[in-house]
Amino acid sequence: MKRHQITIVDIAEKLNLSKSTVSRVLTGHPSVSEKTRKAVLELAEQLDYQRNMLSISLLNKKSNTIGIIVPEFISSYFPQVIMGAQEVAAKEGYNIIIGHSNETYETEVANTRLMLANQVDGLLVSLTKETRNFDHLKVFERKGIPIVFFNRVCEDMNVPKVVVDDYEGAFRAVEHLIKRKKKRIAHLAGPDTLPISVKRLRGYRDALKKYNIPIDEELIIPYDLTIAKVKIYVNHLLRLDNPPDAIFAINDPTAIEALQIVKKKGLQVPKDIAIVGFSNDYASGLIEPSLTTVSQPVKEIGSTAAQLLVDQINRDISEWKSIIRVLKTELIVRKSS
Amino acid sequence: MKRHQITIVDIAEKLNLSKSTVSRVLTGHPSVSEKTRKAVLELAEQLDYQRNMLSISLLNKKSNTIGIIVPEFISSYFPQVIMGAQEVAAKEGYNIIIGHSNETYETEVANTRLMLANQVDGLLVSLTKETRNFDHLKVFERKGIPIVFFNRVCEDMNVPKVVVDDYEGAFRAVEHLIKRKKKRIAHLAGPDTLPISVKRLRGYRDALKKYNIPIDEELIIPYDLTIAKVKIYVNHLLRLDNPPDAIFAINDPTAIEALQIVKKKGLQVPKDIAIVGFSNDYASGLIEPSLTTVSQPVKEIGSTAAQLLVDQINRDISEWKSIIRVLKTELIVRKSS
DNA sequence: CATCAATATGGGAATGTTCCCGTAAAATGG
DNA sequence: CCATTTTACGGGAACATTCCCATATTGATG
Repeated sequence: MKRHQITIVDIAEKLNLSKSTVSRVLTGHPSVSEKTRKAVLELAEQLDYQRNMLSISLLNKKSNTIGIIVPEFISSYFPQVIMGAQEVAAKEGYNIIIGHSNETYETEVANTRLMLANQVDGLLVSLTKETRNFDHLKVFERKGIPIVFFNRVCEDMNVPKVVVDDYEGAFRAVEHLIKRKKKRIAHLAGPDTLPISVKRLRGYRDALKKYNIPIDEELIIPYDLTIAKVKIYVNHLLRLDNPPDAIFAINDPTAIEALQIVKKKGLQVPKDIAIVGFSNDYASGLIEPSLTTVSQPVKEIGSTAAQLLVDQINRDISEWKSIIRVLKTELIVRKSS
Repeated sequence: MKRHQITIVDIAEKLNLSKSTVSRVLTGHPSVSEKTRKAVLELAEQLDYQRNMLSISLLNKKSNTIGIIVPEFISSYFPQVIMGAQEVAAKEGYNIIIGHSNETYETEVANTRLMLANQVDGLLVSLTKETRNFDHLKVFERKGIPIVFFNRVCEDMNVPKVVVDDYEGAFRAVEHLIKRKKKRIAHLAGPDTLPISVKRLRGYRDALKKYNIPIDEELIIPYDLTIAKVKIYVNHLLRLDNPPDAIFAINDPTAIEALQIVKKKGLQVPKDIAIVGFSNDYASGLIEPSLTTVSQPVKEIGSTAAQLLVDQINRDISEWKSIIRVLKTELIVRKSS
């Protein structure tokens, strides 16, 4: 069980040197003779020596690891964000460890503890839809470990955030539906714990207001994002005395699900009912009819968040900034509207 | 920059105890008085104390971290595998650090070095399509760190592997096309460096043989999985004097791309040309016409691989097994065939 | 009241590395 | 050829924790 690891001491002993000298060679320190340098490098290669980052991290009080906590892993959204973050992190010399909060508050808390115990140098977080208490994250501030939020942010905390212009994206999407002569536009909204839900809802309302279309509260359905429930809500909408002629959904999975249901009912999309989503998931261009949606620069969200985090790590705590980076969305008009 | 971390020594000093006693409380050792136990736990809570896993890992020569290296992050396949692995790992008390080899050999090698330096207790790997040399992985064996391959395995190495019955899946898919009266079935194959490509190709050949359909080498096109090239190959196939009436694609992204191209040409799917994919990606059920495909238990691949790895970690090196777990695929017949 | 056992606590080594501080030997300068 | 600088290397502390061994205190037992 307890196998021996090759250490600099092993190399030092074999060459009758001190560990200091070996360390100097391996870290590229200049004051060491060419002869010993060669000998050390050769032996290190031959023994498959690999420096032990644990001890280095311990010594430096810096792990070169950043944590990323995401609420789900089902849609392509978060994997792509992670990919963007990974790229920047790798470039800057950081490893990434991933936490999956599974949309539950307790798991999120457990994950933050793990991240702390593993001495991450910084944390990227997208919150659970349940998260209302932020003590587990404020610990990081107290300990001087920077946090950057993305997508699902905590508005109370004064830290960098990366979001997209949800309000404007929603506004444009609804405006587009109005220009397509839709008069009764429903909104399958997200839970009001999430700022993204609130902002997209505001965009929806303001677009209707601008074009003097009465807002019918009956057509606004906030839900908890569990896809299975979409069916209930869509059926409910369709059975109204005055059913909607368009649906603006909080995100693409919701829109796609709604579209499937509507099609199954034998209704024509977009003639009978138009549908617009949000995020431009991979599948939305492939579905029939293809889905009109508001695209987000997903990978860029990850990379800018990671970049902001690394910047923050390199800054003294007294100079921490709390920039909010708002990335642009783009309305992609396809056949569902 | 150098902020102070709360350690057991801090707690010990504040309570006039030794670090040994504090350590005992925190690790749940019995021989400590109720009074001091309470005092320590209270102070620890109050100071946001978190044990430093780096030092514990260093001391135990065990990091409770496993590495996972995947070749790409674009399809939903690997994120889902990771999710499955993550679940098991978390349950067994392991963190996961992710490496992204980006389908290039050099990056894969660099990633394995990082994993070694970070003292992973085990490694999950799915190889790059380029990888032909395995020295960077054999180092792990020499160092006594178990490896488990999944999906893209190295057949020369005597370690556990998790794959699906690629041969049978391909065989069934092609058989299905034959039963649909298709006579000229093309195969968009993967690179022959990958065992999955080879096995699926064998399944394809054997199915044709079984039904006495002549194998036309012109209809077999191995390619390097860069989606952009699918267009070239599909166009080429369609321009043949005797064009195919069906395409069996190595994976779903390829099939989906082929389907789009075929549709754009004005051909009817599946009447003029049927299409079958492999993997049952999220999008394949949504596309129009929906894609017939061979589904893989993706999440299960991740979880069994992780389980095998953890088993291996807990075993003495002399008792390492090299189980090959072959998971079942299932033909999902949809409208594209 | 002496002896012994049990209970609670302290001391110190060990994990692998870096870096500061010494210092011997070699090289340079007059 | 001696003094001084440079070069090359060694010794040891520090990082946070665990665990073994030692020891002081308490209580029980004869």
